[in-house]
Amino acid sequence: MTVVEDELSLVFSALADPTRRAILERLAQGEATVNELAEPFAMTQQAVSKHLKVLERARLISRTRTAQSRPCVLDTEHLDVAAGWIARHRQIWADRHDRLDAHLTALRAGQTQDGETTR
Amino acid sequence: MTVVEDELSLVFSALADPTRRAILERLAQGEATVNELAEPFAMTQQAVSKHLKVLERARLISRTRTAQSRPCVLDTEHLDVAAGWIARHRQIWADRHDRLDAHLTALRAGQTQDGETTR
DNA sequence: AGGTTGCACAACCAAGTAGTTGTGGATCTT
DNA sequence: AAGATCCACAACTACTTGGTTGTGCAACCT
Repeated sequence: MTVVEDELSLVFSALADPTRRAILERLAQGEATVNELAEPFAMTQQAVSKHLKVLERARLISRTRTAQSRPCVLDTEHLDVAAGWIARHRQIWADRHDRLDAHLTALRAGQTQDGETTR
Repeated sequence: MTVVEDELSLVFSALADPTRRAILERLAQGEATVNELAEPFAMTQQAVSKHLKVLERARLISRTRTAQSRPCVLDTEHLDVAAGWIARHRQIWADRHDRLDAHLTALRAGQTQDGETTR
């Protein structure tokens, strides 16, 4: 059923695979066909097609139709959603981090007793 | 086999779940125990524990041990890895498309892009 | 001491994921 | 027209994920 997964989840899980990230990187240099994309990866064309479908579902790429080839192009729009989320939270955490920064990171190995940190 | 998954994949896939993102958001307000975290979600405590394990594996949180409770705290360090990747690629794509710059900046609500990225 | 709370481990299950092979439709080449 | 190329769909396998129940240890409370 996969109850209409939210786009943020789609984007993040699309990005959660090295192959797909590599595809995106490759695509950043210009559009490419499925076979071109498939080449460097030791896997079948069909497998790559599946990855492309995932990326398409996450709206990270879109595809045009020219004759028998279906070149892929990047679609930045939805990456912004993810970037936005991270940025927002990095902000918040940076706040806290600010305060605990030096120590927390340093102490994380050694642990601490100071408990009552909570803002 | 799951050959020692790279951290980027771990982070992204940890973020690819609404429940886990909600946990992180909650955690942004201060540390919390497993039960506290479990409460708002209509699922068992064990399920939440699993989610926490995922977050822990991605190094997005870390846990301390105080008596019988195991409070969770955020660990920003690894989020930066993800933020870095996105930022880097957004950059490239922005070059190509160039247009949604304003749109994005608005989205980030005053957050600056500073070069520091990753580590 | 006996009961309750906080948490995690194990076993299980349904559904999803990442890959495969097999195939077949379009389109291009000859 | 015949054959090759580009791609996607279908069916299958193996593994992972997200959840469950069942259980049990530790630490707290009377």
